[in-house]
Amino acid sequence: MNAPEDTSLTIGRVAKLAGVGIDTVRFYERRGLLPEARRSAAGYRQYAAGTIDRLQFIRRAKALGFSLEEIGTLLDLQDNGGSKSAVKAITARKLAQIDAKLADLSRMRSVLHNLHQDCSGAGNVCGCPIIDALAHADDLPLPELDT
Amino acid sequence: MNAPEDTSLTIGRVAKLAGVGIDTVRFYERRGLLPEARRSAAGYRQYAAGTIDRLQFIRRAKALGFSLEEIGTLLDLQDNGGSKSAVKAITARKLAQIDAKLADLSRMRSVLHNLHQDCSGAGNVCGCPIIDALAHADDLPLPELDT
DNA sequence: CTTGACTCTAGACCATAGTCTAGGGTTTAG
DNA sequence: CTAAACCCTAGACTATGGTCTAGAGTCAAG
Repeated sequence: MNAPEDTSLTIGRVAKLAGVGIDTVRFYERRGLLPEARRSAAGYRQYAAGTIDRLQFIRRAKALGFSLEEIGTLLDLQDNGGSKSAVKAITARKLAQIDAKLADLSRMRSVLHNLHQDCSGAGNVCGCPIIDALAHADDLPLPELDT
Repeated sequence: MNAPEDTSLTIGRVAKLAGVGIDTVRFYERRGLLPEARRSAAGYRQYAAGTIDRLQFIRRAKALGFSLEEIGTLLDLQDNGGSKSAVKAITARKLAQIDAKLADLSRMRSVLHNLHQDCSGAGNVCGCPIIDALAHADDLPLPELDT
């Protein structure tokens, strides 16, 4: 569906076709996300067209918030016929992380939004509600110390 | 309101009272968030009680998403009588950044949520909608290449 | 045959916000 | 007086995801 399945691509070509940098391809190989490539007589890496798909898998997974380590796990599950439940569990965990981040950002947003509205923006910093909130925080609780 | 204003605190005390690590205090000093401390004869840093407030200012600002560099700017504005409009501009910029992150995370969340619901979680990875979406993405667009 | 474009390696470097180490000196309680 | 607890410095190290460098070898076009 893509290219003759035995085409041999150089690293520059595969990187360009997948939309990543050459260094990124080598970096992913070191991280185990790509198998070690076949080599030409001169030691040049040779890639099959499928490598482009694999690189795009990684790009899409990154766009969903997965770390490279998590992506490695997902690729393993794909390569070695893991279970759907394992994939689903990773997804559920990521969803929970994202929900936690959303909650945190929403809290920040709401505080900042209020402060921003309260500040006239006129005159010097004395009495600025934003600075005051940071400085005295009768109103801004100190963040928890993570223990 | 806090302690006798000429009390001299050691770094360990000021760190503990502010709820940060000793190394963090020295690190903030290097970064210019704290002025260089007075020193005792033996070279020990000596802090006034106000340093606790300054460290807590930093903690609160961090909790609102400001970077140390931004916090440095805010502290400068506070120290040197900057304008409210400068403070307000920094806040507006941060608000915009947070909104952008929220939008990005919401997009991820919605895609992941749909994929998670579509996946039965039963059987092996063949046909797993999550893996399929990452692998073939008729449905998941590749992220933009940032140019 | 030469030039330019491409590739190879190991290892350094970027940002962020600390955290930890080694190898010393100081202070304080008993 | 001694030992514990504290403090000092410079510099290395953590995690994340690359990105860049130097110095060398290879490939394709003219």
